[in-house]
Amino acid sequence: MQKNVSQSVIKRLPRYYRFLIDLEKNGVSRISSGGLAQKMGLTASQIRQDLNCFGGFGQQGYGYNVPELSSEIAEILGINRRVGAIIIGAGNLGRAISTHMSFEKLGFNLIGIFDKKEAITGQMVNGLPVRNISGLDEFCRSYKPKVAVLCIPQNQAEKTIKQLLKLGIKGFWNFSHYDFNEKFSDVPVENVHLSDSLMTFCYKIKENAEKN
Amino acid sequence: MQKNVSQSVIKRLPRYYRFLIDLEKNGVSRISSGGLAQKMGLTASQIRQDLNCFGGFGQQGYGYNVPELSSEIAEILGINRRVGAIIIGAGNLGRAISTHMSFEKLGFNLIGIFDKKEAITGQMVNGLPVRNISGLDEFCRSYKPKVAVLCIPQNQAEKTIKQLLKLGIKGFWNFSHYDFNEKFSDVPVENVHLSDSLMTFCYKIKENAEKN
DNA sequence: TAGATTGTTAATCGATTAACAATC
DNA sequence: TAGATTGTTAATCGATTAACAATC
Repeated sequence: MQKNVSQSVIKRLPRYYRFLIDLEKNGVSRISSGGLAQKMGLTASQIRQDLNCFGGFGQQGYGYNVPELSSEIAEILGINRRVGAIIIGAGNLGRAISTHMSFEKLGFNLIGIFDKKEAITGQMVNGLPVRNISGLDEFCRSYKPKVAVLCIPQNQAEKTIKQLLKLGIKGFWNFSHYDFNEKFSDVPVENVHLSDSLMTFCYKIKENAEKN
Repeated sequence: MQKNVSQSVIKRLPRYYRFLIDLEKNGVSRISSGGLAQKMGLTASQIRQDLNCFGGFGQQGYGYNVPELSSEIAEILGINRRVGAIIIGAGNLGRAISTHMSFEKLGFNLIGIFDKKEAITGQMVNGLPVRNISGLDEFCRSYKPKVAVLCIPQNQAEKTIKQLLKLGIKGFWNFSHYDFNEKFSDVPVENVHLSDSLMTFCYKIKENAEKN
């Protein structure tokens, strides 16, 4: 069924999902590749190609059933699960991520938050106590989280990553400036480089200003 | 000088910048495309192609001068400026962005934070008072911010965007789930879709688990 | 049945990689 | 000068778009 799926396709899946859920909420039960293409600013061809990487979800002469398709994509993404996750770093960013994200709706179960600062140990964040990083080993042996969200400074990243890998962590949602590429190129990582995004934004603004 | 620069190239610029600054900090004054390629996990060819979109910064037989190149890229990105920025939404995410990001080092000057909640009006966040959204018009007329960071829920986005456009805002760093594509396709936007990223991460984890 | 729209193959386009002459 | 490495052109690869037969 599943052909070789390119990174480009995978990156588009969450967006498809978002639009389909939105349609579903608005009571739309049926949509054609052309209709969805228009809404999303893509070509109908691309949508059909993308979806056909995973199977024939449509019907000739009819289009796609919205709830069916959205649930297929949820399945493909694997978000109907509850993979155990911990956040490392309970600074501004770590705390915001923990309260702002719907981990449970997106495939994860947030079970712990850690920081090295003694002062904030015990503080409650989104119903979870901030634990001291010194208890990380024991916690992992007991609760076996599978992934970690890195909200720590770059200079602490490498040491922490090594420790987490030893403790059975299988992937990283990386908000730090650390680049896994150099030393851990085979570990599954999804990077969120906010600084890069802000710089790209800066470029876009500048370009647009010069254009007009 | 500047050829048609593709999105792919632009997206890579901040990463080049990051690595070059890092090299600079470590006292490296000179690097070849091959050396940088190895560090970054790219091909030397790609690096030379990318940089040559903007000019010939290297020297045959020598390579690139690190501080010179990093400052060239800073120039290209436009981060040596101070474009006035405001944050809309002082929830967890808005507050984290305001304290966590080095706006001043990345081309911006954060001059205001707004929220519609009366209760938090006046609270200090990173040295700035949270202002009530009711004062947005007056603030913009006085201080003329050029860009806005959207940290508000999707359902308030459209109305707010329209208002901000009228007030002279020229671009959006968008953390909301709102999709500019449908109604504001010509406005400069840099999206940070954290949920999309988390879903992509979910897929990667699943893929990797199945592979092993 | 006729119309609509898919799944899929073929054509096009763009981005990446390879090659090499130019030159420091 | 000889060696190294760029800038740039050509070749390859992959992703997007177009086209159309299959079929609901």
